[in-house]
Amino acid sequence: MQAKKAAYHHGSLKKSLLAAGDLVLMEKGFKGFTFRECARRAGVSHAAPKHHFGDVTGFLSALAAIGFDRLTKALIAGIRKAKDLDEEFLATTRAYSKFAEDYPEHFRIMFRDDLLATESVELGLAARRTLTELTNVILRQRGEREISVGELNNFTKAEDLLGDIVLGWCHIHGFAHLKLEHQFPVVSKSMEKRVIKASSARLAQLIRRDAIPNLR
Amino acid sequence: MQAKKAAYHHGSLKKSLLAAGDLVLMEKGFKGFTFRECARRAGVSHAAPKHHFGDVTGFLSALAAIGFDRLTKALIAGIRKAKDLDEEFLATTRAYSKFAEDYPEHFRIMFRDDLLATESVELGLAARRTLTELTNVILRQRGEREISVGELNNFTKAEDLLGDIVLGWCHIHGFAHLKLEHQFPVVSKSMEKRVIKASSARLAQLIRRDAIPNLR
DNA sequence: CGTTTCATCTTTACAATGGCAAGATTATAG
DNA sequence: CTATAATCTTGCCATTGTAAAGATGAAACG
Repeated sequence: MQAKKAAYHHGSLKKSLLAAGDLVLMEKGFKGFTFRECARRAGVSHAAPKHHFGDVTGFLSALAAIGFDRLTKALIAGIRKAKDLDEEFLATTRAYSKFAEDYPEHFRIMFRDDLLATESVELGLAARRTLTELTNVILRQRGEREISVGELNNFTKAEDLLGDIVLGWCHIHGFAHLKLEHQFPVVSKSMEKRVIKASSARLAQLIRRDAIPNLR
Repeated sequence: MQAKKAAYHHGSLKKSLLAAGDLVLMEKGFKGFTFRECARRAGVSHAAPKHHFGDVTGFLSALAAIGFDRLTKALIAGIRKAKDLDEEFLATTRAYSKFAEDYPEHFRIMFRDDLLATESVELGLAARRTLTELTNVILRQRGEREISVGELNNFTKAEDLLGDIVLGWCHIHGFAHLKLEHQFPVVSKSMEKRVIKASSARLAQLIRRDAIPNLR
């Protein structure tokens, strides 16, 4: 009775609005992103979205959640292609960064605490699913068993694991963010590829080395 | 004749506007940041800023440049207190992250390629000064001589150095960004401190180990 | 089947914004 | 001292987010 009805007055407006917002974000960016523009595309009056999302913050949160889900999928798909642990960490870095390049505006709002409704359980869950995927990347590097979303809370309290997550995630996220916002010195594409490949490999080795001493 | 005059019509408006914008950014955040509000604070009409900054993009770029300069200073101050290479890398991480916490709205616009006038030489220079400082941190870790801003271009073309910069900067920036936007699992302050200290130390060791083999 | 109730959507209204254009003011140059 | 150009103001417009009140139709209930 609350969230997902099939058709009310004008069909499933919530879904239509999300689809519209998704498009506007990709086409016009955050600057051109407007409550009214989204309503227009969905073919409803400018005040219609209020009943479904409250204010812009709520709407952006829903779109950010979509972004996190997309990122999670991209990570899973990227990881699947990897053949060994070294390739997997690199694949994760690449998939994460590629997502940022493919959906720059989503990426930007996903990591904007001030623009989002942090109390949104939907958004919180989506973000946790992404973090779970990243945590599993680290766990596999360490040769430990994977976890599910539900177990995330317990696991991130283990100090040494959290340390590895910080090492891995900061590198992955920092690279994606700095690259997206064009902060790196301009170099050739091939050089950039080699650099990120080497960096990822070195970091993955560092994580594995401390976790499994007899590997080295 | 172009940029820094002492007093024209109503005094040094450009400086006043920058000071106002700086305050607005800190007090009301990016959401409450408004061309008109800044003009109001500077005591001029709403259209006055146009002659000095063109549009909002230009104004934000000037404020972002101020942010980079502040970050550069914070890094230098943090580094000065460090006693050895391990402490220095940790100090850099802490200073960078503290800057993000102290000036969250500046930090956010500084890394928003779409909101800034990327052609602004002022902004470009400020960003390069920051990057030079970070590069020097890496160079000291590697036991090599420091560089000046002018040398940055040549140095970042060395693939192995760029690799270390990516390794170091991504970690530092990723940590600051993810922490600012509250993406990490909530843990105790003391644990967080230990985690970032350990991570920084491990990464610094990695950078030093490959650069100076006889250290290990 | 008829009526009531309520979620959904529209209309109307308002204050605020960025940008533009035309005019006023004053510094600077010649 | 006059002319020119930079600096700033006023007035304007389309657009925005949000609120309030009205319209519409679905669903609940007798």
